[in-house]
Amino acid sequence: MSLRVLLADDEHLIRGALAALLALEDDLVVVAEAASGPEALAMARAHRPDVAVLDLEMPGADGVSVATSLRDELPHCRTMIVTSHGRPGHLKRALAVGVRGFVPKTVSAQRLAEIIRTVHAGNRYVDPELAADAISAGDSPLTAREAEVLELAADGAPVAEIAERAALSQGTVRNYLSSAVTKTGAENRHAAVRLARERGWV
Amino acid sequence: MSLRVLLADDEHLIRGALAALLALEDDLVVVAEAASGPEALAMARAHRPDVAVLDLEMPGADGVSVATSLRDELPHCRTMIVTSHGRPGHLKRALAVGVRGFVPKTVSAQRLAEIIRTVHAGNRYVDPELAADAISAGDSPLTAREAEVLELAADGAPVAEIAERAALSQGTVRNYLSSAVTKTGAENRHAAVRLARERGWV
DNA sequence: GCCCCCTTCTGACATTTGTCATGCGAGCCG
DNA sequence: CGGCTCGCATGACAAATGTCAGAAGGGGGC
Repeated sequence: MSLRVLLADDEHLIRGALAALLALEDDLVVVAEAASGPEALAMARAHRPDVAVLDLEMPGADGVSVATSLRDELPHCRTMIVTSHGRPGHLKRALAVGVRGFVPKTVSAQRLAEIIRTVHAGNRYVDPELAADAISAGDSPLTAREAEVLELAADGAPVAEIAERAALSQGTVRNYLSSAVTKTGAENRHAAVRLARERGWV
Repeated sequence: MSLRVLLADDEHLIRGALAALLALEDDLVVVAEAASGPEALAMARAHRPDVAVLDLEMPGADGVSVATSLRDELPHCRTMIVTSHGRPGHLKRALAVGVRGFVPKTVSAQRLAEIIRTVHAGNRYVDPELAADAISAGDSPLTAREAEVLELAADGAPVAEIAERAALSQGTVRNYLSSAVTKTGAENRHAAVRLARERGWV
């Protein structure tokens, strides 16, 4: 009985190529492919794969959201995330929703096949380098509100706009931003946004 | 005589998969693979491919820099760029240095093979959607200095630091930033940086 | 040669930020 | 229950930023 795999990645080139390579493995069969988050969900419902290999960046819904839905809808289906630019925060979020594998796209197809088997067996696999990053980045020192406000500041909006969107007073927004800037050790909130992004705190 | 291809992409998964798929085409042979910009150059010198397929995002040197060097060193070698997230500016820069193909990773391997042949024949191919984006983004309204200063402002540095790094007075920096903000129609310089990035003006 | 644009500067001003002190209510832990 | 932290707010002040006017020099184009 072979191991049924769902592949979700918006880059057709990669998805197709991956499907071809995984097909070379005797014990793996790609039963469905998807190019977006919602499509991945629909495919999973229809084909009930054993393992879902999800790209982190997809239109519609990202890999972690899809994994969350899958955990609830198809509990027997293991999920794993493949990504180009893995940030520590993504890894944490992924593990928190029950994702069992997290690997960068720099691995080889053989490695990926092995990891799919590992995950299917019920074990977890996290890329060592990404794990090290996540550990060295540490836990977020930001409170929930600080992170929220910082996120709203991400596109360079002025305080007035942030305050409105967060339904807070401007003074409060400035206080949160100030403490976020202090905690990150940044020069101002824009640099703070950058740092928090890099460390996966937002 | 078959068409000799160099593949450069830092994502092993994609590169390997791609090599496998292109190998299925009778007239194509992948003579070299590279995982970084410098490695791509070295491989090109050693193997003298007919077409170099370069990823835009690579460690060391990006696809466009590699293409520039290749144009000078191996004029007979055609270059093309493959990318996940193509911004209009990248496309312009690429065409300016003689790149003959520019495609997103959402195309299929068959399409890619066709495009490789097109490029080898001396024709150009640019993904229609990316081309449309580039046209609608228009030409940059920013002067050279404005763009330079805006770039230095990208990581959220305060004016004092930008002034120092650009060897300009703070007042001058503020003037340039002000005019850049006006021209982009942004609310402040941080949003201006974002807009300029999106449109490929930096 | 003249005009226009770019670069660079100065100075002045209004506005936006960052920072700090302080206050109050809610929830939690011992 | 008392103390603690957290969320949310004000108000005030200093610093950074955005905007404007003006001025001098250097091309480039016509």
